Amino acid sequence: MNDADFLASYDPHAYPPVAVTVDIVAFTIRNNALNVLLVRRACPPSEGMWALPGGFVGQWEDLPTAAARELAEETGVATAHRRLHLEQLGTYGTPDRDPRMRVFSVAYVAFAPDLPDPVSGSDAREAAWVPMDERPAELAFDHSTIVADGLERARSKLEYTPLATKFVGEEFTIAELRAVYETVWGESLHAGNFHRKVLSVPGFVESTNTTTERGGARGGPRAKLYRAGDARLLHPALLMPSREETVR
Amino acid sequence: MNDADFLASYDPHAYPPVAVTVDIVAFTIRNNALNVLLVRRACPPSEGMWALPGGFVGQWEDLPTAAARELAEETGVATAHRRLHLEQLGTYGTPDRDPRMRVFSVAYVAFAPDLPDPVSGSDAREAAWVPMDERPAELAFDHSTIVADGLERARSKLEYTPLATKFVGEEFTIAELRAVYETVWGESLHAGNFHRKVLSVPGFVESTNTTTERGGARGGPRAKLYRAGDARLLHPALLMPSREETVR
DNA sequence: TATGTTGTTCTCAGATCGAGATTTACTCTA
DNA sequence: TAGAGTAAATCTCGATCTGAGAACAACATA
Repeated sequence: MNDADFLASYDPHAYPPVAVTVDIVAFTIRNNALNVLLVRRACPPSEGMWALPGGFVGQWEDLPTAAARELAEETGVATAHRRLHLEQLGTYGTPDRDPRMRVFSVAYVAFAPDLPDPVSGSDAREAAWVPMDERPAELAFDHSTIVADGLERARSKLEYTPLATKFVGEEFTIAELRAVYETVWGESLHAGNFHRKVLSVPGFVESTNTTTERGGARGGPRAKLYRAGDARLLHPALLMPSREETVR
Repeated sequence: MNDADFLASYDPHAYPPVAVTVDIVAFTIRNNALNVLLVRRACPPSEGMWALPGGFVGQWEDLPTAAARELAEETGVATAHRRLHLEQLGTYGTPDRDPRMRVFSVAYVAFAPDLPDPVSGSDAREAAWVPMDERPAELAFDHSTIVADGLERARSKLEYTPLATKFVGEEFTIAELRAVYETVWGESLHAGNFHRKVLSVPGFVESTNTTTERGGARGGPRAKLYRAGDARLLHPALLMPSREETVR
């Protein structure tokens, strides 16, 4: 039998129904705190509970496209938002994770600089940026696990990649970059050593030869402005100081 | 409407049919070369082409369970094989990646020490270990991409985790461990520095206070034997020498 | 017994690191 | 407007880590 004959006789409906969704763990930094985007579910199951934004993947839709669309529907951020970083986190498919049917959720993590307040989607769901340490202890489905995995991904990506530049504007100071690391890692860093290290990593940042218009809000000189370089990996890496204890 | 009423009225068959499969990139080391497990497809589509082992996820089956089962069916390796490491690689869901229907494939990578020759599965498919640099240029579906991603995952996991200990036996010499790195990374390492580094990383290996029975095949003293330690991350990491050029 | 191989340890100069101090330029308040 | 406080940027220094090579001892093979 050749492929054409085979496909003509193939009946997809003969198999038990399963569904595939995308869920997005979107991070942004607001008021020096790491925030995650959550929505309040407007329909069963788990109506009224907080959950990750997401939804079913369209029949002709690519996975990254579906993730970008779902995120756009919640935040109003244009799909082609220039500083948005979107990457696949993993797939969650425990048989009983959704009471409706067998649902596989492909989770994505999104990173972006201070995003606008979410607009309630067409389905009138409430959506909000929630500081990570104020997030509800329980989220719908297995979304608490997914958020935890997303945070861990963000933390380690900061170590080995220039991801931090996605959390700041087009031009930024070294101090702004350090604030990103301190916020996501949840620990303060040595300003002098951080400065030296960032500038010593090839391709991490490049100088714009300009400075801020004013000094800091509470004093201090004007800071030099940089933009993201062309490195895709940081070499050498910036390691979380507290990693040593987490090793085992 | 409460959850119970909602679920009673919910019809899963109302949605377009999709399928979820698992595909496994299984690596082992044979004759000082990295080998990947491939099967020749016995039925359409792409009948006769080489592909990754895998198959549909059972209706009540967890994803890791499905991956372990598929691997066991091809290799005869018991699901609970003591030194087998299995982890999720990513999900591939381009709409036209399978001509039959919309198929999402959750890919897993498996690492194990020299596995036995594969047994042809119940569906009489031919299965074989293929050296990575002799693998067919084209595999069925998007499996070439998946294998490439799996290799990259293996390479970077060697840097930051004690994964290499999964490729050797229960007890091993530092030289055997170095051979794993050299094989997967495809470059030779400085024996003395590698030795020093492995022993200096806390929890990577622990001594058994025994040595090999004989010296090496071509001479040399007996080597001390070690077993895997309890570290889950290597700190400091062992970095690929060639990474520096790959940075951008 | 001679030769070559290899596991293990040592050496040493250069790079990197953490912790702290210094200098300088700025904002704010008195 | 002078002084206090703050923060960017640079420097210092000892401890640690790194790569490259050498040394040495224990072994297999011829």
